[in-house]
Amino acid sequence: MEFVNLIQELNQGRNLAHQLRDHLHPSLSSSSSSPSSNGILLIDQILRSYENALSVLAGGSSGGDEEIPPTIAAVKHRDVSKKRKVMAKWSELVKVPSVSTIGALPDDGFSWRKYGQKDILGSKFPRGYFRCSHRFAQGCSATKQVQRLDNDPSMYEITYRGKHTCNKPLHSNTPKQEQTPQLQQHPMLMPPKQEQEEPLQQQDAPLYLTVSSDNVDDSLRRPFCPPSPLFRSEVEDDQSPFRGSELEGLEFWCIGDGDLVSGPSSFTNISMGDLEEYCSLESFC
DNA sequence: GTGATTTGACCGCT
DNA sequence: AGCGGTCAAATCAC
Repeated sequence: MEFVNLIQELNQGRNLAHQLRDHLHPSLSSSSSSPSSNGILLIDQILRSYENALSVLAGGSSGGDEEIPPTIAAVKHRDVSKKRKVMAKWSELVKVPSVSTIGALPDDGFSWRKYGQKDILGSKFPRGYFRCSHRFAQGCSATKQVQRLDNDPSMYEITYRGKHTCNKPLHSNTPKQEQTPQLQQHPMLMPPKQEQEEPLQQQDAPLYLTVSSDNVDDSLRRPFCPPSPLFRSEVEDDQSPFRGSELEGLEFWCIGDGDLVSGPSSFTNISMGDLEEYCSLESFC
């Protein structure tokens, strides 16, 4: 049963989070709140979310329902609902490498046309809606949504839906103006007024992506997934403590119920070996 | 002139 | 009823 598997996955995730915390700070108790233990606090939040999720799935209305993140309940509801199948969907996180490129996003190889923009409740930045430029010419139904992140304006969540059926993907040597002009200086991608003066991340960090999927087969996956599978969650929730939280420089991202998530290709405080030891693809996916 | 973007309105889902 | 997603007319850029 899927339900049993879900509980097993959550239990495994909880156990792995425990292991990760012990690995980072073996002597640190969960009640400690030293300024340097931010990562531990985040792990504690992760653990709390696992506990909440498990309590929900166990059918427990016993105490603490009000603490359950709403979207976890939503996910549960989604699982049992007779909701129609949605289009294949998966997400990426794109980090803008430097200040000079704020407002521009890397070419993803396809030509997109913007067809809408919406202010999203709870988000400082509007969400842009794009569809394949060849939608009408070739009936390509691929769309994507671009959402700038509240907690890290240098990053964007790009959600892709549908598979490209067009045969005209653009190549990287195509002039950018022809590729995604809407992303060059799109107002949505610029800092909001109140943040114009804020220093943005200066490092020319390698662009890194987080990929997750929903009803997506391997043929839909992007070809440039970084080789560092890290983490995954069933939760799709802006309020989730997982989302965008940092663990000693590592960003955890949980979008959709995908089974492939990638993280930064390099870390300063945690080696990939350490992470993969605890967060192997097989463990989380 | 053509194609892309903007933006208010509309629609469907929860 | 509120929200997210899409439509389409107006506007803009080349």
